[in-house]
Amino acid sequence: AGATTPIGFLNYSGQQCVAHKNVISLDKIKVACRDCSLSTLCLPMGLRPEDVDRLDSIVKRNRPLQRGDHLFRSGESFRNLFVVKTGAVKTFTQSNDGDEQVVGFHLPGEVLGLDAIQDGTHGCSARALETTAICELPFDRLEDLSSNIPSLQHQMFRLLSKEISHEAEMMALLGRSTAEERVASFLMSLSERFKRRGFSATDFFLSMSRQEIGSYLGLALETVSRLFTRLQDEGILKVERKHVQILDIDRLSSMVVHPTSCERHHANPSN
Amino acid sequence: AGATTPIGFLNYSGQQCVAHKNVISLDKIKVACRDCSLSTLCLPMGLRPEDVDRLDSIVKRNRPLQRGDHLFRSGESFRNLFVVKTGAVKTFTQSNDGDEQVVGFHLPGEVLGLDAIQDGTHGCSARALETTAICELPFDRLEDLSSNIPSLQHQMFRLLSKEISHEAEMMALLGRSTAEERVASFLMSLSERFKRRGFSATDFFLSMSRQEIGSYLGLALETVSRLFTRLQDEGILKVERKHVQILDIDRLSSMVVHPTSCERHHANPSN
DNA sequence: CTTCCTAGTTGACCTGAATCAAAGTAGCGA
DNA sequence: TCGCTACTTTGATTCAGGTCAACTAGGAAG
Repeated sequence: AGATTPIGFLNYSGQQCVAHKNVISLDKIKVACRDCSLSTLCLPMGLRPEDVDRLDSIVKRNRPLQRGDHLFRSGESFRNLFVVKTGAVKTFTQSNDGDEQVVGFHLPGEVLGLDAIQDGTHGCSARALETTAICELPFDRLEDLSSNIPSLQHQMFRLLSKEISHEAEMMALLGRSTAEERVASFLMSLSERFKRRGFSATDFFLSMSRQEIGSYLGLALETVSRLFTRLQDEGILKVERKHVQILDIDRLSSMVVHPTSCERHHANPSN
Repeated sequence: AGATTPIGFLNYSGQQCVAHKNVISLDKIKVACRDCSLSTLCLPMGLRPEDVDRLDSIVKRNRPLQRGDHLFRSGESFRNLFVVKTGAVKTFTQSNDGDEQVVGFHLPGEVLGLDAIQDGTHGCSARALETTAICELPFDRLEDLSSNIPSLQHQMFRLLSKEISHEAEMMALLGRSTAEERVASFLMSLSERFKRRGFSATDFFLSMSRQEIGSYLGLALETVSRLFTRLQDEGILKVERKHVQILDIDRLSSMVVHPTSCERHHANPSN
């Protein structure tokens, strides 16, 4: 796929009509796992075709969510895992004083709800940041299937483990880094994730607000805004509201603290 | 078990002789899972007795680690999960400029290495904070067993999910909280974990330094020290070096930000 | 017992980012 | 077209916590 069109996130200027278009097209095209462009990112990875079909048979595909719709709420009981097919979702918790804390942003191919397996209850809420299509996987059926398909069980373990690694990295970022490093990390993370999905790594739209970015990174929204401006002044970025262009990705990448740089020699870079 | 003796962590004043005693006793007593006091915290939870025995048959029990010994190093290839049986372990990453970032502290019954399943490589290092006994679980055999024992597979999923929830909570803490909230959370977390293990919830020894606590909480070691002093001045704690006594646990608990307080109604508090 | 060493405490000072405040701007509904 | 609202930017000020430095107290080794 040509990796140059800046459509990673829908720019929700003109959201109304774009959304409408999506409702129609996504309703018609219920892509099976075997034909899904995300199958290399999502659970089917490494499964035999017949096992992918078995997985496919338990997947539910509902109509897309609109911006602001809840996928699930904190406290609800857990039945399904969710995979983002198109669009973007944020997960967040509400603190006792009312304001929300963003815990994650989820792009196509990424799985939500993993934290709820533990006690059968969602510990955070999830809402669509833009028009978003979702695959729903009933967890009990997924467990049954995993017992019967060792490679699926293995994929599940990897998936959960990946989430743990990712969160540990995030903890390290929040524990040690400056505001600049956080914003740089955030942008590099988005860039890499878009790239893997076949979108441009250097030109994309943010579907979340400065507020939400700040909440996720442990910064005030003003700080995020100022950092964007500063990175722009330094010629590293071009930012215009939601539209971000990375002009000097090497310099941006050099701003993020590489954890355990020396030890990554033998790391198997699969997935 | 009487939950009053302050022996949660070994006070490693007099470490030498205590360590020696442990080497001998732990070498003799290779407790099987079915007889292990941790079985309600560890993987066997909820398994049928015959399945516990099957799990037990793959567990390796080596001689205890001494303070400072590595359990594994970042970059090493992943073969086993580890369960702390007695003692305490820290996990940490090394940043490029040499200083280490603590990612977690692990008490008896807690599992290490979950983040390495993902790509078969440890992304962090683990060292014993005191004399520590470990159970080793070859992951490939654990996977085989999980395929054959649905309840073990379920336990594994829960275990991984629990780690994800826990880290998400930690992210929220690091993202939003003040130094005071962080230290209070840390102490409450230790207190609760000791309590579950049958130790005193209000009187224990810290096996980690102020430096390590600070690194874990994203604070300078001086800040940790000052906070301890302040909590002591306020009559909430009594701190003398490694020895901590919680005098007013209600007040301490009220200092931690309860995430999503309103949504926890239906939460199933098992495990 | 003395000496050395490491961990912890405390104080003084400084700074990065939060907070407060105000002004600009895009999108949307009437 | 005109607001209205939500989001963003920018400036001024404040402050929590980091940094630097001095000092103290337990061990451990001799």
